[in-house]
Amino acid sequence: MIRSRLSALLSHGLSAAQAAGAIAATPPVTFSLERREDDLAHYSSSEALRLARIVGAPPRTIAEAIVAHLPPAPEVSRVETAGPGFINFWIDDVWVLDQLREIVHTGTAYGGSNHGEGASVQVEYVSANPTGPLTAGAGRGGVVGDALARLLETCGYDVTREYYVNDAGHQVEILGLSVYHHYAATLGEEAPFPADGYQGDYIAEWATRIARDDGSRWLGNGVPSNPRAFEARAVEIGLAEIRRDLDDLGIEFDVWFSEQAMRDRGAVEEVIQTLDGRGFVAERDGAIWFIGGAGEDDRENVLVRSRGDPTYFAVDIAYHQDKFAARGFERVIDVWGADHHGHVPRMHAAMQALDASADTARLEILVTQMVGIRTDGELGRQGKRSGRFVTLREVLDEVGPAATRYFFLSKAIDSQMEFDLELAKREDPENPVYYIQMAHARCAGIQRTATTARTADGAASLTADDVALARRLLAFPEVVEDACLNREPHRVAHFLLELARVFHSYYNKHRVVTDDAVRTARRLELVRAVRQVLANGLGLLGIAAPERM
RNA sequence: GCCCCCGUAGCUCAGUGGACCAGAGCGACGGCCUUCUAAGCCGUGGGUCGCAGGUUCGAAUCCUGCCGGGGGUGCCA
Repeated sequence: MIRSRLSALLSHGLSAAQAAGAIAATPPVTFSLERREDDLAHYSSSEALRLARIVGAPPRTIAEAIVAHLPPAPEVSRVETAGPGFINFWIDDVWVLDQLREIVHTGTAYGGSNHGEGASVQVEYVSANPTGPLTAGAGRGGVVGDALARLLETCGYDVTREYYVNDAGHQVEILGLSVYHHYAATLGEEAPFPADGYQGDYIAEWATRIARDDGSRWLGNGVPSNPRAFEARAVEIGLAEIRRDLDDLGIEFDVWFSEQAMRDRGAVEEVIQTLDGRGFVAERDGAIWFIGGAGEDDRENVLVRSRGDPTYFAVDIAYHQDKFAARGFERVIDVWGADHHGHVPRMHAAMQALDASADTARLEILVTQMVGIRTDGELGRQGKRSGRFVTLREVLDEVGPAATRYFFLSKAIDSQMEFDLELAKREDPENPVYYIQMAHARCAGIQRTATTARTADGAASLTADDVALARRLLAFPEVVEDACLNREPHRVAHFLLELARVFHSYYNKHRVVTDDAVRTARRLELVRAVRQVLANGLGLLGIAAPERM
């Protein structure tokens, strides 16, 4: 990685300058570098400006002293100080082109690292209630969680992908009664539709399906003959539809975690008892409350209702206790929708109560912002109970998996985004994702043209455009690392768009396959490397890299 | 009321302490197909970075207030 090489160089330079007495001693400094790729520099560090305050010397003087003591390095062709005290680097052309072989050789692993050192991480995402089809918003959480999991794996973490299935509790009861209402009707019986019941058309469809497959065996007196089993039947159908949507989006899970199964194990009672033992529980008004104390959330929240059943909060505490205590994940990342963000502080407070010594950073909760869906020019209110929402399926059918994934992954997760279905339909062929895929297909096309193998030996006259393209490829591992550490997959999407732009431009300006055997060989190596980086990057986003378009 | 997120080009969004960092895509306008895919390339136009203060050598980026949009604030999940 160029960035870390330069950082190390600067550290050496600083030490040497300090040993020579040119700069006052300081605590160890980590030099950050910014990739610029413009007329000013390839890479630049502003660390001397920050050092000025610590050292008590003008930044320019510090920068010059560091530069004067830099050890020689083959990758650096030029280094100079500029402006108020920037240290600017230019990367050596020959060195850059030499790295292409390494990229091609590393292949699909290029861009990865062992940063995670095998640490176990659980990423939990989607986890939508199986009470209806996935909404478009759930799709956002899905692709974000999926891309994060891919990034973490590439960076050397041991990743477990998990979907928490809310197959128990109040909303499942409501679901059961909602479906039963239609089920009974199909069989000529009458059953009340519950207050707050699910209104979507799909409820009737599910009921019809159950009546067709199971006959009248669920008919009871106004309620299902076996409510729990009937609910499970409805959940089964809901989950199957969810799985199909996720499948089409290329999202997979290692674990489908059942809330019901966890409850049946007595995990909820157990965790409440543990909290009680630590003095975080109080009883009032016939209910049992969590008193978080001096945590992030000083509000008190109900764990067990006065009618005796646990709240969603209590169950979720038990679930997270299971992640850490029972299954021993070193780190857990939850991807939640914006409508749950108020739940974040009390979840952290509860985790702290369970294990005060635990590093709170072990639980990261990422909140993806709302996806507003614009239909007929109007921002619609989304709600599963009301049955008024745009489904992920609709979006998938309109724009396809690649464009859907790219759309969600090209924006920072904390930006509220607007999805205009009509616009998405119209702009379909113009979607940037095809631009990136096209770049990959063009690489493949060039390789098809170059049928005979040529040797890459010998000096060839390559242009500054060749080198600039190659240098960009070397930034890929840096982008991957940043995207992973900051939990920002959209950085990869933007890098790919930029790379595709540079490549398309290059493609129009320069021919790869020509009579010049040596140059052709070198450019083919460049193209192979470009193709590899595009493929690896698209892979991280879960988007196909087609050979032809 | 209180809490969280957002406010950057006509639209959708990057950039969140650095010096051409005021950007990309789409849309608009004008060019380019006998050579590796025109799903492409080249060029033009377009923004007081919501507003007002403050901190800093330096602010779209940090702080405060205000305005606007969204979400949360339940013994729902």
